[in-house]
Amino acid sequence: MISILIADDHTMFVDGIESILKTESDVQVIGRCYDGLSILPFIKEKQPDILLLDVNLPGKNGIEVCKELNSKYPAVNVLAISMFNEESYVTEILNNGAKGYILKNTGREELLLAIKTVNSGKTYFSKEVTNTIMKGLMNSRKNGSKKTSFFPKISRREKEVLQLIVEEHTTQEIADKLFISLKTVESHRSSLLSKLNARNTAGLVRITLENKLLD
Amino acid sequence: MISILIADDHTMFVDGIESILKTESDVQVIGRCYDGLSILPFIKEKQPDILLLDVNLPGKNGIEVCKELNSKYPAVNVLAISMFNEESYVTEILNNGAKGYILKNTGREELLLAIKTVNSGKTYFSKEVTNTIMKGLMNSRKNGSKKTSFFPKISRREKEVLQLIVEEHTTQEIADKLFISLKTVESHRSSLLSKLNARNTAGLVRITLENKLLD
DNA sequence: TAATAAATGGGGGTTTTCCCCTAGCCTATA
DNA sequence: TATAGGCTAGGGGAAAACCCCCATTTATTA
Repeated sequence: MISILIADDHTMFVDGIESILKTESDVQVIGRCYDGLSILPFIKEKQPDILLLDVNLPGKNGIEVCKELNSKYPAVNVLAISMFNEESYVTEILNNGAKGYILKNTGREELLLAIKTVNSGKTYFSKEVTNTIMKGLMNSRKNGSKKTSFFPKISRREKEVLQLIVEEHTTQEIADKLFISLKTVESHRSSLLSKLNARNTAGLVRITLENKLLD
Repeated sequence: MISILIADDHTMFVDGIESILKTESDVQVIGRCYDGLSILPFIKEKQPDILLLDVNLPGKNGIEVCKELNSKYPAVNVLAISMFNEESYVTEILNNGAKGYILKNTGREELLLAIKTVNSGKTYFSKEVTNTIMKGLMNSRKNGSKKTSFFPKISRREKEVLQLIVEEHTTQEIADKLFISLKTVESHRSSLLSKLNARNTAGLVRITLENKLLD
């Protein structure tokens, strides 16, 4: 019997998965979490074999949860689930100890297969995810270190500037808001461009939103 | 017996809803669609009592489907489902004939209630959605017509330009790619700024991504 | 403590974006 | 057959963004 904890903020989704798993005699759902914060307390009490973990969770996101879990409860196998087939998500959560990654558009059969595979200690990725990873690897090989798609740390001040850029403020407005000189903001802008590997403001905003770089 | 067609591109989600509904004796799922294009052909053949319709569908989005459905098959009651509690989505799909709107984070009980309510010809909105609409109404009253946040249609050419802007291309590059003059691209940019109510490129990109304006 | 990173800001430049105007041509549709 | 909207494109100018260069001060951390 495989015991499972489901963590996803969409109730309907959780109910759905539970309904699917109910028909399986060798799988049992022992808990549900609707945000990131309640996962660790639950696992402290009951240790499930598998955590079905949504990557985008309110409270504390799936990647952080996975990281903590991996160091404190390595026995729990994490199967990540996400709406998005984004290379950055996949890579990051795998680097933090997830054993598998499937998309929310995979069907019942594949879900069961993924659970059983991960439970046996192996890793499982859906086809689409595998393709994404492969593409990513190929790109990073091509470009050397140009677009390994991980970003250097963005400093506190840079983040503030970035936030205001995304909110459509001009450099002058940002300078006024932060009580610093135009030149300083320009300097932050330019390091943001270089850190995020963007060509212009459009890229800055796109990369920021696509990678949820702001709180 | 209420017959239901589920339209959502996430297989797992569709399976989930189906599992939930399977236990109900007076509800029957008679079909599944995984994109917007296959909905109308299906309905032409078999007319379900209710269409559970995801707002964000590939191929043809929920709003368009709803519009067409409303004129061709008004007997089919549409219950919209969405991840997002976005005022713009809610208002727009309701204006196009949906009878109800629930979020994907609503549970099994509420789903069943929503289905039965909509089937009886009444409308159903989850609490969160109701709140959003009320807030929206209050805001639109406050600001007059400033940010009712609806976007006029973006034309085919504008979409192409927008896509290339988001991909970090400059106006000159876009002109070269589309084999049109710099001035024409500038003219498209400017109508995009005005249509999307953006102040600059940053806003253009943010609004585009936040509202998934591109395929 | 010495090296590193962050935050600040200046000079001086080019490129890009944004804004105002105008205007012809085409197509769908009321 | 008008009227509207979409696509095209020009002139000319102001504002903003982007690109080098550089320097000082202040934290942080190895």
